Amino acid sequence: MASNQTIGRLSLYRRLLHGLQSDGVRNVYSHQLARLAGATAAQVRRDIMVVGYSGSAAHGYEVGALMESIGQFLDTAPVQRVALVGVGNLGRALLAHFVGRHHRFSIVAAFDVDTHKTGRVIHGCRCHTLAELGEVLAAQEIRIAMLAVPPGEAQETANRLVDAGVTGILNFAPVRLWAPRNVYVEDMDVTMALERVAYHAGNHVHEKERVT
Amino acid sequence: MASNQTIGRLSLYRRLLHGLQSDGVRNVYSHQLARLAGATAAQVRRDIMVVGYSGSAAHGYEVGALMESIGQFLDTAPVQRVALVGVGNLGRALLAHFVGRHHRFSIVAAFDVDTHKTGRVIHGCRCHTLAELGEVLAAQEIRIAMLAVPPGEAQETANRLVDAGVTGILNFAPVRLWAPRNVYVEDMDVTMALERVAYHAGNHVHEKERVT
DNA sequence: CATTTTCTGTGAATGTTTTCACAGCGTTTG
DNA sequence: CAAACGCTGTGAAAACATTCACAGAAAATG
Repeated sequence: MASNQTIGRLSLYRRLLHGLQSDGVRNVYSHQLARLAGATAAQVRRDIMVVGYSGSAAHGYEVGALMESIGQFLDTAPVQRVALVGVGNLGRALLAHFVGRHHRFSIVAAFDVDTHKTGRVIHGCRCHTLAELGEVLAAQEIRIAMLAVPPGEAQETANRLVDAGVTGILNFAPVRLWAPRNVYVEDMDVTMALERVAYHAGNHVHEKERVT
Repeated sequence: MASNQTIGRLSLYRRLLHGLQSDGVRNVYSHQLARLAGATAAQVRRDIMVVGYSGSAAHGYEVGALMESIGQFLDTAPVQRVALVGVGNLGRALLAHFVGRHHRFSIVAAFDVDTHKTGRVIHGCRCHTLAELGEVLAAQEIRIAMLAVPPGEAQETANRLVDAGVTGILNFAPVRLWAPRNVYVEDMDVTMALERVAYHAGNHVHEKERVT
């Protein structure tokens, strides 16, 4: 019923709403949200339809209530515990990025093969050996992992994550992973993104970029 | 003519083909490429259609020639010079990631506001002040930038990049950027990606994940 | 209190992307 | 050499996503 892109936008709306709330805004119209999200008003309304929330024609959407509804629809816990595998350059950047800054996601365990790293606490997060993976993930009931290992080890590591009960993987390795049906894999491939940027940056015409 | 996602997949194919070539593979069928790319054979054939290359029914696609054709279609220079703005945790990770590893993209200039960083060479890349942005970008004919600054400064920095002649931005800040029509912006938003993963990782049914 | 305005929610239209399904053709096989 | 096979290229269908356009309703206006 809810498309993948709708999911993405809903979480974006939630973040924007959070910001609005901090600014003391209590109500918001679809076109305002649309402007913030880089979408159209119609799309915002459609997206909000799927979560089942209704605004009022007079005052638009109530910020707090809408946030609540979206949260309920996405039905993820208020705080998600996430594991990080691979504490290289990227892994450390991710750790630093998520420490403190994020209320929704918390990296609660890190893993690496490098024995210089294992056993230590990096950016406030304990780094374990891969052997402890199953144990730690089970103990902390972690179901989401970020995978930031070298390409060659990505598939093998993903398998171990799946065995350890992970059902969602955010994969940073520039490799396509195989995983069973019930495990969701999303790729964040910087190179692929750069390729797209490079393509569009070359003198092609863009009909439908950001609104003027 | 070519959709955004086709562009993405084409660059993925090219990368995969590069790997195959290194392994001494000379010919490849659409279903093999599909398996590697996590797509369907029909999709691979459609994508290849748009670049104008034709394989043979008997031996599939010629690896080298197909790579060549895709490259010609994407019509980007063999090596792309890229600027990095924001040398924080993420920025340094990106620098480290692209140093040496990538043949296609090369970060040739970095920029930051922190005077502890400016003037120094980090991961083999000179770090300039933002004031030098226009000058350096013009001198090196850089048209692509990665934006890894804090959310609050993202829009302002993007504006300066646009003024400096950049036509493609890969934005890592969790903020929607406004840019003129002729500038392409692609967002890499880790939080949004994580939200999607979290949603799907929760007990929802996936009809169409990776093939078994 | 009638009119105008401005918003939501949504059916229908439109646009885009993926998949199906098969003709056509070299290659292999009997 | 004829039949069978397995592949590509592609028109057509299906699936999916976005936008249009308008009814209905609450507030503002005169």
